[in-house]
Amino acid sequence: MAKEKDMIDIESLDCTVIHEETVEAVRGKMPDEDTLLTLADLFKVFSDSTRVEIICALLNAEMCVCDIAALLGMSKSAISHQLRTLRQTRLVKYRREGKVVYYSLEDEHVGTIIDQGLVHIGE
Amino acid sequence: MAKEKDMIDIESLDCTVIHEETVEAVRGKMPDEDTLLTLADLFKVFSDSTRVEIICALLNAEMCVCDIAALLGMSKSAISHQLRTLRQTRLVKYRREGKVVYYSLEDEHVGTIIDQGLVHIGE
DNA sequence: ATTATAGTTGAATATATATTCAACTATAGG
DNA sequence: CCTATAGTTGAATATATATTCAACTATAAT
Repeated sequence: MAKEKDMIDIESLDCTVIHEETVEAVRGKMPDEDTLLTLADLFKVFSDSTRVEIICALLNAEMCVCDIAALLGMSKSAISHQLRTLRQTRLVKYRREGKVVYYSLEDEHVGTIIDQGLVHIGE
Repeated sequence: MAKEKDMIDIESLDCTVIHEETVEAVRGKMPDEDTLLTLADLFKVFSDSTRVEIICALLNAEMCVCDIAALLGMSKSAISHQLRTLRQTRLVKYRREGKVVYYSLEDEHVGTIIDQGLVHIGE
């Protein structure tokens, strides 16, 4: 069974395939649908400046929610919501010590991606 | 004159600074506000699967709008709007040849960032 | 000049999402 | 048990943005 995209009637599109060979050659080299969605979702995590700020902070030290909130000048709630996103995408891990929950980065890939971005914008 | 964030009255926040030394040490190592925003904006470009698909396509060949639209099964208009975003962030360049406009990647950084993402998601 | 095709663009719509707010849980200490 | 503090969470709101639609420009061909 073909994927949905392949089933779209080419006649219904408002365009002609001008270079059919190029299109077919490229189609063969494209990552599959799932990979593309996962990839976009990964970058989506880095697309909010609050989350980037949290990640940059955690690159330097393990921190608790209150400290991150104070550092960024934001509410505990806002920070906690963003930390949940970072938890769900496995970018951070945490440990509880009494009432305090300490967050840190899951691995170094995270730093690599940030660094690559910094290189691109020339910082 | 201090930056806005530093001017927020710490008393007004709903949290205490539990580890003041950590917070101050990390604050000294944070990229500045502008850099963080620019960085988030860069990743925002990669956070949409249509744009990632376009970028992946252009990693393999220079393509015109119609061909990209046919490859992704989307309208010329939708593709053109996304190409504008990619143009504005200097990720793609283009050249016109008669009625046809050919798009290609501006440089290889783009591929590096995609690759880094692929490594992270384990593809 | 007229027609056709490639591409662009602004407005509208639909959807996603960041922050706030209020209520909640978890743990520590008296 | 009662209170205080750290943190979480669901709903509401506000904002951002992806796609569609219709109208437009640019180029080529007759």
